[in-house]
Amino acid sequence: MALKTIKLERQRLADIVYDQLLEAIRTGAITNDQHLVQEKLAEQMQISRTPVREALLRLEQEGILVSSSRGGFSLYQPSKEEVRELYQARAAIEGQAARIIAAHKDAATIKALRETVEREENIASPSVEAYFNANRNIHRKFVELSGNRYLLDMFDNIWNRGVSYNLFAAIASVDLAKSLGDHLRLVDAIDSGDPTIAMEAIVDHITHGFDLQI
Amino acid sequence: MALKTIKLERQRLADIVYDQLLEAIRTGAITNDQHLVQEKLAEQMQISRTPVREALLRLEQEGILVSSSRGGFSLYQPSKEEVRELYQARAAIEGQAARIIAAHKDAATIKALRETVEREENIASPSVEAYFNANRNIHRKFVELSGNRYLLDMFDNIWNRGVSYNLFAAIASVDLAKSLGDHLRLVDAIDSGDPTIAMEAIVDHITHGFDLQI
DNA sequence: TGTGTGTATACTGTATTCAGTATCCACGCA
DNA sequence: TGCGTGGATACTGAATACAGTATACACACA
Repeated sequence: MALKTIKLERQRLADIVYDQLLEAIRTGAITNDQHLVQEKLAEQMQISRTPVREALLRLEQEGILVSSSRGGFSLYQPSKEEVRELYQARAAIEGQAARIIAAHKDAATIKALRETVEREENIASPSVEAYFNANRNIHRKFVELSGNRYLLDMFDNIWNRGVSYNLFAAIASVDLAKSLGDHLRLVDAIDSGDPTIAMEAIVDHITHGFDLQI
Repeated sequence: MALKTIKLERQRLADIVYDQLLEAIRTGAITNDQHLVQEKLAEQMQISRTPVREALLRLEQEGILVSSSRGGFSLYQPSKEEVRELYQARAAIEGQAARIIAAHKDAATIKALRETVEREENIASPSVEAYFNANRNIHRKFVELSGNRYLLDMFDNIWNRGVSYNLFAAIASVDLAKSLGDHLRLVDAIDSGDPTIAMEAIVDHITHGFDLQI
């Protein structure tokens, strides 16, 4: 009589809507010239306005959408100055993550990091999308392995703000082989065990990414 | 015919509810043994459940409340490990803010900082509440003067998570005169113009705060 | 007396309805 | 033709109604 517990999850519609919208923004299904209206979205998804509204407000609160004065929401377009600040914020988060990992000096963590970089950089078909994801996964792994849930939260938050632009990809001018080298060098810097060296390395890397962006 | 524009503000009830709840948590009107129910709150405030619900969900998303399995929300109580991570996250944010200000080397900024410290530390009646606010204002000013809105956002977010505990106050063991010296020394470190020195100083200060907390 | 079942209670999430405001456009009038 | 006024339209925010689920509790029965 070994019945499995029914994993009900009790998932809210609002969460599903939220995920779908974020995904649509990421894939470019929602572009910055269209504006999102609660009623229309609700009709498309065949649900009521309530959960749609909740998801939209959450996206607004996170700085991904803005409510236009004449009604409806549209993608927020950060100014160049704001992009700079986002990079600075990333440097704060990822720099601290690097410090933590370096100070921790745990061989398994370093190994996991190195493997992630090698796996993600080994892209079969180097599309823009693929590169974007790989870059994100690598950087996210750094923060994840710091073991600090708040840093990870903030990382996701920052990254999402740029999701509609593939902001942090620096696609145009990137050289995959060089990128691989860069990321592996970051791992080496962390592996040195010196928190300051680790931090400086990752901060430089991010700053360099910003320069490419501009 | 100089009529003033009617500042409509178009403020949403949900925002008002959010602020009120946060304030109630801060002042201790809401304690961690009671659980908040949408309907009850709505009745107390003489409004419908909709905006109350919205505010509660937002507080949940920000990690201030948790929804209990048997219904209702209650204050989230971070574990000791989580408090440690919160301090680490603060170090990331404020450390970066210090780097930025130090690198900027702007006399007016330094002056504003020093004035804030002196004003806030000059507490007339040194109550716990007063000390808590002063400490928060000082630290927030550091981040604010970095000019990075995302760092400031994240600072507020972190701080709010501890609001129900006056988490970052380290009240019991604090010596006001010493605290003043500490904060002024931070300003000096920033004033040195060396980003690394500035950062180290503030990171140490926060780490020390955590040690007192424990 | 202990165990299981039915029912009340306490909540939530979602749908629907209502009321208001900003924007746009057409039409009347100087 | 230009300007102001009066709807119509397009939205939102808030209130209410509805349906479902988890917990608590009382009561029947072995």
